[in-house]
Amino acid sequence: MARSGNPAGEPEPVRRRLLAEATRLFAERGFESTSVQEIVTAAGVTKGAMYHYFDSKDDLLHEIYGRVLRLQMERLTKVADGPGTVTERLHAAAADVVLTTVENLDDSKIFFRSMHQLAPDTHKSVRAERRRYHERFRDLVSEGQREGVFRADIPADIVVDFFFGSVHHLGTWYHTDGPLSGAEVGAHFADMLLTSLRP
Amino acid sequence: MARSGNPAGEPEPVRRRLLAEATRLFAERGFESTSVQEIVTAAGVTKGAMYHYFDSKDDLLHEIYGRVLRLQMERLTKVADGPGTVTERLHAAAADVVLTTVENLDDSKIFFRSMHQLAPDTHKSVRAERRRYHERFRDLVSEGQREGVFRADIPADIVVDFFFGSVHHLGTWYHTDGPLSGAEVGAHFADMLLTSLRP
Amino acid sequence: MARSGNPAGEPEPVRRRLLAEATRLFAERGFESTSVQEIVTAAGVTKGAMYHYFDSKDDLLHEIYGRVLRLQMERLTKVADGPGTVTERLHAAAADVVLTTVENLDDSKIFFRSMHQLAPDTHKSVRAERRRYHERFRDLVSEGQREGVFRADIPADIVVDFFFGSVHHLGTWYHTDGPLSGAEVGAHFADMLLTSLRP
Amino acid sequence: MARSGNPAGEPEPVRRRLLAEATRLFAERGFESTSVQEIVTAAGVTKGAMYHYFDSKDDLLHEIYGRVLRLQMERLTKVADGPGTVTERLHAAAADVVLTTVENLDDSKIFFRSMHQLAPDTHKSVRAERRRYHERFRDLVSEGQREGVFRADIPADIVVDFFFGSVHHLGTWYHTDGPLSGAEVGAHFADMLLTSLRP
DNA sequence: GATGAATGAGCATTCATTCAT
DNA sequence: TATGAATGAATGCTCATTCAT
Repeated sequence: MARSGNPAGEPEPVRRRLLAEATRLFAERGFESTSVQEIVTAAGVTKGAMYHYFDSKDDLLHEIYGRVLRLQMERLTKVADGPGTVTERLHAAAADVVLTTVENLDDSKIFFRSMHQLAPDTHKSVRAERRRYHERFRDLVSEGQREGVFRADIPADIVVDFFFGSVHHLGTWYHTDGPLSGAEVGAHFADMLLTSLRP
Repeated sequence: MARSGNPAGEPEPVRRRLLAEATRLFAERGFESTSVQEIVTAAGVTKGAMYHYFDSKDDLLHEIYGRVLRLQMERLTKVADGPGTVTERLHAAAADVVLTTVENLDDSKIFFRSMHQLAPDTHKSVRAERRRYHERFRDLVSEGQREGVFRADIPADIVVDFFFGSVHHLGTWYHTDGPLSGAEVGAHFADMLLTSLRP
Repeated sequence: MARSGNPAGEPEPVRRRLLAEATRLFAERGFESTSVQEIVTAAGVTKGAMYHYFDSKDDLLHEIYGRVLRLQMERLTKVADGPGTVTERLHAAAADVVLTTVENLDDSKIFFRSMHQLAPDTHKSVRAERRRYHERFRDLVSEGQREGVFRADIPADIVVDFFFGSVHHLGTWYHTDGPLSGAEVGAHFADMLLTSLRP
Repeated sequence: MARSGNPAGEPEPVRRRLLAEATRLFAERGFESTSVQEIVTAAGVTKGAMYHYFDSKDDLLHEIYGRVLRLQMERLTKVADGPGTVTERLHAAAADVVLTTVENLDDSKIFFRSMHQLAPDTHKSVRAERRRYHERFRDLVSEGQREGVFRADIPADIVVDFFFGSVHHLGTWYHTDGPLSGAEVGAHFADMLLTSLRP
């Protein structure tokens, strides 16, 4: 199931293609409404091949989550641990998560529509990882509150839930061909967040 | 389709029970993962009875949406058309939608997990009704921007999407037995919204 | 079930309308594919009303058959027992059955598509009545063969089955708005029958 | 859809068995009154297996039709394009279609009872193929009429509908254990047809 | 006479998964 | 590695009929 040690560097096109098509289809019609047959047909492979690379349909979803969770945490860590004032870092982190979300809008759609379909254990582990991500973000808010640059009369947790609700819902309204680019929406969202935190 | 002819006032217990159990189950495990059999068993009626009152499983979902959409629009209209400055009215509307959302958290969960499962036409009509609701809310923001009491450098549409993302995601984290009451969360959310709009 | 003694002469519109709509629908989509609900909706009455006038859906079909069987037997008897040579009478009977068939094309369609759906006993009684009809027709053929005006080297039964196959299949190809009137087709069919019997 | 890869020569027993049992059951009780469960039970396979080989119950019926249509067209072409006068060829074709019809009486029964149950598109394609068959037969009649060996005062189309009505109705009265063999009935039918066409 | 809510058995179809090859 | 035939349980839905009112 894990990426097989492919010493030659071959890009495992089958596995990759399966994940890509599954992502597209899950985002388009939802996890439950996408059949394994549709996924393998779209990827141009057979069912047997899919069950060779993945344990189950659930496993496919889990892998998609793993990919996006790793990516987001990596980018947040880079910004949060980087240079700059807490205001600058929170602004950058907020703008960046909006940008990466609209750049991977399918992943985002899947996340909030289908997470509850995972087997309980898998579900729990995904939620735990997401919580760690939110905590890192919350720590930035708390840091600013302690320093007195952000208002402290709103719990940092609420601020995080407030902001990530907005981010997670991008999938329901944002369109690439709409009037605003991802960066522009990111700027507006980060502005609103920072403004709402002004003491 | 609604029927009364029930002079004693005990109105259509079968239909009502079906809607209640369907709401609970859809919120608990999602629309696609809930079978009609589970719904009718939970409601203590037969499948035939369900199909007497509803055209399909889809119709059940549609009715649930209709109920919540009507309720929200009604409450928003009352506040938005009521007395007070635009700041007061927007604050009240924002706090109120949070409160009614947590008071009907199952409806909210269903909305964002399952709406895309509706038949295209039904989906379209539900989205249209939701859009009208958002437009009424946006008009409040625009009104404040025109009056100069809200900053005008952020499109009102973005403000609405920003705020309602937060509201719609309450279902993923809010718990009745958590540290904050619905009214408290509503106050915080409304505060953040209004603060972020300060010129 | 029997036509209720309606002393006032009222035309029992409900019963009549049910039979008319059932005939139309059975011809259009077949007996099995027509639901009782569709029939009663088309007739503008309720299910309860239908079950007041008819014992079952089967009964409806049986009544339709009864009506057409009575009509055909009546017309054949009149011609066969009437004046004229056997050649004239057979020609007239053959032309007439074609004409009445195209004038009641729905009945004919139903007959051959749906008869086998009747309950065994009902089926048997309908077949028996149809056999009596065929026998009366066959007697005309036999009469001509005995008289020497028709060739006798073909069994009269085969002649009857040959001819009525053609008649019964009118429903699959004849259209009121086609190039030939029912009387013209009747003339051609009767001509072919009589010609094929020339000694 | 057909698959072989069966070097031993025992070709696709599952698919074949399903078609055979479906043919028998559709003839016996009609298409609508035969359940998929009855078919697969009779064929000794599971429902899943049936849906592996056929797209739907409709598809099963369509395949049955395809088989008989191909067979009939093939035999007609052989006779019609063969040697002999047009009288000889029409007689041979007429006698032959009667013979193959009684040899595949189940197919014939199904054809006229159940064709209208097909999905509109499938229905249309089956009718089109049957029309081509009738046209080839009609061409023989027209040929004789042009040559002056058949009477020309009856439209060839009517002659074809007249004759095929008789053929198609064999299923409603012919029994293998009756007094006449298929070949004898074929001879009588062909005689009647040719006689009725004598100028 | 007439209603329409309710029944309950039955229907065609789907689908994730397994396994002999 | 990879195939695809086969499974078997589940799904949403239909429908002729009944019956209290």
